[in-house]
Amino acid sequence: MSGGRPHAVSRELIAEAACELFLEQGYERTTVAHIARRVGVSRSSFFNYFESKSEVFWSGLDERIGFLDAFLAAACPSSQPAAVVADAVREAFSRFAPDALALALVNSDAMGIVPELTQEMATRQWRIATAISPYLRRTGQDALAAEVYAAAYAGAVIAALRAWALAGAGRERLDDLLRRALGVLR
Amino acid sequence: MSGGRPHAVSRELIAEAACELFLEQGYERTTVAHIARRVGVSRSSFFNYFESKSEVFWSGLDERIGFLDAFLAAACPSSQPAAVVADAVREAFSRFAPDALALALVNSDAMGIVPELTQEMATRQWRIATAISPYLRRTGQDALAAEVYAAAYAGAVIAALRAWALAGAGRERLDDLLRRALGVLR
DNA sequence: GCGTATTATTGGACTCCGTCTAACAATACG
DNA sequence: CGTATTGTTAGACGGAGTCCAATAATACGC
Repeated sequence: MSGGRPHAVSRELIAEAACELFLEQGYERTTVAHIARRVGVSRSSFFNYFESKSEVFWSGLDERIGFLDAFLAAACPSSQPAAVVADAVREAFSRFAPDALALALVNSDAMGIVPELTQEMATRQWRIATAISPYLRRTGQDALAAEVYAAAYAGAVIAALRAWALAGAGRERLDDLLRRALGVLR
Repeated sequence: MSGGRPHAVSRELIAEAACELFLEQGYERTTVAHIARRVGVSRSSFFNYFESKSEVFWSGLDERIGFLDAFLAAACPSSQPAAVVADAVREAFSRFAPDALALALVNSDAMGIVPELTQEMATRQWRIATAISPYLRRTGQDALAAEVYAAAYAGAVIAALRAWALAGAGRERLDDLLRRALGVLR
């Protein structure tokens, strides 16, 4: 079944090299060509592994968001929607491991990526809300209310994530932070 | 005091032409050069009026966000922070007039801008939250709680705005929608 | 060992965005 | 009529992201 030329690199290798360069000379000044050269691969290959330069930071989180989305899409409407959502969120994101994103959040100044980071962070917050809102509506909530609550949950996730990364990304405490952030909404 | 060459066009003229083209052939397929040519001006001039192609949609809303930010930055901490924020939000956004953005929200499919729109919309939601959160912290709220509530308020604004635009952007009802959306948070 | 199907890598050409700069045009004012 | 001011313009430039055809490295059947 399986044949074909083997991979010369991996997403992880590329992400590592990219982060090094971002730290050394900043995000803007680092071109995709730089990253590729550092890993010893062509520019084209970079785009075989990542859709864009910024995606280097986001594949881990995006995976978790995808998980949350699938989970809630399959969940049955409950009379305790808040609890279902909170559990799903904790299930999805407490497994989030320190990666390029955590590094970027801590070193955003050195990398000179504050604007990019907020932009992309905002997009992820939106996606989290978009994963939650349909479930709330299925539990019978008003459309407007569902969107507002979903935004609140998403805000809680992102706030927890940021606090966790900025505190050093010790593995244990993300779940605690998520609990605290979600606890605000009760 | 005043001299110099007069303006050949205006932001409004450019935005109008841009929206026409977006409707005709979609956002992606419309280049900045197209827009400039349609208004009878050079590509360089487009960038004298707008920082980017996408900014065409957002100048109106960004102005309102700037107002909210300034207003809350100057507001005194109150024992009723929720009321202060809600009033500030209504004050800032109920004056929002139908513009390119409303058009884009309604015709997002024809323009083929769903991804761009959500991305940029998310960024604005983030900015609204960023305007609100510092005020909540000044009223003594925990950092995490402030971020969560700010995200909720921002979500309410954006949800109201979308509902308003999608319903046809009749002027009167935006304030109603804002009241309803903000009312969810009490 | 030898062809073959499969999969990855590669270089290069391409479009477009956004930046920059130096030259040029149109106005007000003295 | 000269000068300062402000806007417009063409053009070059670098980087992101797309696309494609050519090529390289593997597994497998023979």
